[in-house]
Amino acid sequence: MVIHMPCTEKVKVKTPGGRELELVPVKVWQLNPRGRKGVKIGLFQDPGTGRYFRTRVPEEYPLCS
DNA sequence: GCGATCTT
DNA sequence: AAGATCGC
Repeated sequence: MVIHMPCTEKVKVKTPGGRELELVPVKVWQLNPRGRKGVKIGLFQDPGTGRYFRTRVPEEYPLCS
């Protein structure tokens, strides 16, 4: 059973176009190689272009979708 | 290169 | 199927 916590909190992100925006991620997951720490990755949509992009989110940001 | 995930 | 994400 999979519980999806909705993504609500905004994140300060750098868009591919180089703009600093506060966006709510579409989804956040953990990306961890075995035995290592890894990072949290967020999937975002650039409101200007409509294109999706991924970027690191802070460790304290909750997993969500 | 590894890791998950989704868009392209 | 590849690319892109970050840090180790």
